[in-house]
Amino acid sequence: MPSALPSTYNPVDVESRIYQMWEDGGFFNAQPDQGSDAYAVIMPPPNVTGQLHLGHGLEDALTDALVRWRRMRGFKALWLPGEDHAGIATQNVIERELASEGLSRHDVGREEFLKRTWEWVEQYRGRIYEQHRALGASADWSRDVFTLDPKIVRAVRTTFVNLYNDGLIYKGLRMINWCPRCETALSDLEVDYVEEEANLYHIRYPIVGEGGMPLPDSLTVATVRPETMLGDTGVAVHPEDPRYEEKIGKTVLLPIIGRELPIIADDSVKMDFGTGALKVTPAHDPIDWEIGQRHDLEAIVVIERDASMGDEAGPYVGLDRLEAREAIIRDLDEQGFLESVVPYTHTVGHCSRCKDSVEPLPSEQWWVGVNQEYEPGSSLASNASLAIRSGRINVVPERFSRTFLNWLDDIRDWCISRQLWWGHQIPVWYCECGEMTVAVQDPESCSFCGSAQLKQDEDVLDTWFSSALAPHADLGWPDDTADLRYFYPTTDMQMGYDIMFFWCARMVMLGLYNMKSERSDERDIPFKNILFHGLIRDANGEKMTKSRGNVVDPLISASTYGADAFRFALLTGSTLGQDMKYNEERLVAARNFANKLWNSARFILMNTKQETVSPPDINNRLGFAVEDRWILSRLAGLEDEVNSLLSAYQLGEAGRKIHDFLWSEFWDWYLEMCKVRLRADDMVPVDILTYVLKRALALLHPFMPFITEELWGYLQPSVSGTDSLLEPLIIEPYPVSDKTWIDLPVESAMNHVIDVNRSIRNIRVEKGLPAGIRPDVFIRSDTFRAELLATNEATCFISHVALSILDSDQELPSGDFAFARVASTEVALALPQVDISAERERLNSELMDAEAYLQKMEGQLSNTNFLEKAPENVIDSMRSRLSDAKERVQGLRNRIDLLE
RNA sequence: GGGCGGUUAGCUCAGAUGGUUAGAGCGCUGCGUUGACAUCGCAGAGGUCACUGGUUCGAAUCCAGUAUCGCCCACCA
Repeated sequence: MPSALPSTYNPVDVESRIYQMWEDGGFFNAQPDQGSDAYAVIMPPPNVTGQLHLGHGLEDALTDALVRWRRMRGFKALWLPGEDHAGIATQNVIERELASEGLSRHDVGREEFLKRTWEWVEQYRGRIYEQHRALGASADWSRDVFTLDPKIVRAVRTTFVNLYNDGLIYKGLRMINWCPRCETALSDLEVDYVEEEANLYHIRYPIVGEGGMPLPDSLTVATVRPETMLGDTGVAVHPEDPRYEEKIGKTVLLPIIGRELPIIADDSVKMDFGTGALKVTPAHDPIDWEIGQRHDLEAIVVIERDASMGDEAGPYVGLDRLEAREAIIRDLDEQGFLESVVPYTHTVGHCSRCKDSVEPLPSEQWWVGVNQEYEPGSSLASNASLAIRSGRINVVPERFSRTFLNWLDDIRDWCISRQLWWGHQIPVWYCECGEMTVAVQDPESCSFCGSAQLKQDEDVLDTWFSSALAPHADLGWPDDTADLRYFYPTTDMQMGYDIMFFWCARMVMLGLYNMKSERSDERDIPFKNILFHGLIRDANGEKMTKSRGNVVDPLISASTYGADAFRFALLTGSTLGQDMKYNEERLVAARNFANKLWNSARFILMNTKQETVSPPDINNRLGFAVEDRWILSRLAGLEDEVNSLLSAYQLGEAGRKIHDFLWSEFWDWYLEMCKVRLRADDMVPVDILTYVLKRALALLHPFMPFITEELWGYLQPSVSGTDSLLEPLIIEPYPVSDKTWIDLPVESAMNHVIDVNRSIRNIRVEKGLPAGIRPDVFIRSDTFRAELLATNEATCFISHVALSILDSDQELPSGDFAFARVASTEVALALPQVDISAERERLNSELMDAEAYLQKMEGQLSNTNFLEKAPENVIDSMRSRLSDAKERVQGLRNRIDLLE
């Protein structure tokens, strides 16, 4: 009912109703169908206790556009959603909640802690659904996966067991990043390095004589962490350092503690840093750990896991590490060991979750040996690298593949155990007999001695270990399911470039490993295309974080401007891979676009009246008006372009193209030109207006699903031959260009008609003619006379003139007229009176412009190199521009001469 | 120390495979309510595409370098 359409589009009225209709229709649900092509994309699972932010909004807009496009193109399009248990992040949330009650997790115990966490999960999971829905995400909710679902647990355990059996997972004592606040080990990726102002302390270590008597000689080391000296077990110098050559092999006395330390030679020591002598603390520094390994030095732990000084810390036991630092410096100074203190800037690792500074500690943890070969010549890392290099996985934008490969080149083993409670508990059971059982199913008894006294490893796995399995695990692996056979490898994967290493790289590594049985068919990759989008920053370009308080809630934006406007603004506001600033003005513009679309549909429906409409028939093409053929030609071109842009993942450009077509061609010109015909009860424009609008709605649907679906519903009943089923737009075939409509001559003719109208309007405004005046206008044209004649009435209507098209042998009238030239067409607009000098000035300025352009064209076309080497079509178009320019210049000169 | 990206109109940004007189939105100037839309219309102003050199008939686009801002990676204590 057209009359029911209000004059302003109100998104809140339609969005939830439309979404409900889609869901009730089961359109999001994709099932394997051998008769159709599969399209699959896995949703990056948001943290279950978080809420969606603008980044998720962008991801939904991006993915939903791709999914809807494919669905409309006839693919069985599966968008598989999920949520991530997000180990540390979630555990921190619950711990904070406990803390507000004055409790720690240890007070409530593991079982109760997990129970409370699950309660949160249930609560927040629902909220996340609602957020996605509000944005219009056409995900298959019936398949929603949580990373702690039993089927994922089985996939995780199976992966762990297989990797273990292949020797790719091992338990080992290594230097790790320890977060004292979160009380867990972290992987290298979870440590953020921040530059900090500190001091470099130069400390004198006396050299010990043969009989243990201190000699006057000494060796000075430099350190920013004097508290670690309590754990020193050596001093290292470069083997070729002339200053220390003779001291290698001697012994120094560790101040305060009095332990004797060997002076060793190691290549890794930089001669030009500090004093060239490095105190070696294997237990508290990664480099020192390696030196210690090479030289068989003892690792003495002096800093405990809670960041306090431990039993080996001598007089400083129990102090916090920073308190200890001050005390030690004071003591060293008093005892004359502190040589100097110089200000120094260095980087310190911080926990990416809680921001506390991490401690390097030796610790026994579980590791994935990413460089370990599991087949001759192939490791997890090398296979991942090969998949990218060979192009089997296509990276968009391409430049990110380099970042990806550089990272894989010197990747180190992945620490996967976390001393947390929330997560996948490691499937390893320890027996009193000292053996361990690694199994998918909880074992009844020890596989070595048969004892039933088993104790499961208390640690859980890094969250990313389970997310890394998403593409195959979500589809049913380790079972050989129909979904897995049909939808794997998934087609597209999408994420912010900030989680390229965390997630993308690990998905590739573990996907290739778990699906290696499919390698012969090249079906082992987790996805064929990986798209990296940029990050959304606030209006000042700052990263949005809770602590800065500049986070924008996508739902507030979407409810203020409409989900469609939100999506359209994000998609067209930037380019894939490029960061963007959040810009409210863009949302307003997109909202206005939606409103304009709404009103154009309202106009068309008002004119449809009770009639039915039929799509234009290509066989009658020559029976259509110039503007009809023009808009149909432009539409066909647009359809072609949009499909090819979408194929190349140029979503923003595709959206902008549709926007520009609608606004500056369909609405500004075609629709306006139709009005005069509609007043004369010509019904042909109704057919074409409806047809173009419908095709445009379909083109736009992946970008603005709600309003297009809503308008589609209004348009359907008026189209003839649709008394059968009214199919919703979501499953309408995506427009594919019928190129026979493309008519380049008519396009250039219409461009000319438009230019003539612009020129007329320009004169009107310049001469200050009131809107109510309809001046006489005379036009003489050789090249486009027929088209100008055909669009005569439209021009009269849209430019408010009384138009006469002269024959080419007729003279333009003289007297009180303003003149203009559009290429070869002359325009004379009658004025009450003409100010000759103003007119001369105006024409002269136009002439100068025309002459400059003419000169440029002449220069180009007199260049023999250009004529020899440029392609034919470029030369042709240049020639036609030259002849237009010549005519224009000549015409303007004539006009100026005629002025008295 | 490596690597990547940005630098285009006052502001925010597009310009995929080099070829119209370089575009959009917002802002600005002037006019305008002719029943789709003032969340609108019309007409304008506004850019030596950061800089220097090169390749090419032709460069915002490709190459080399410079400046500047930003990001990522890296064990200089």
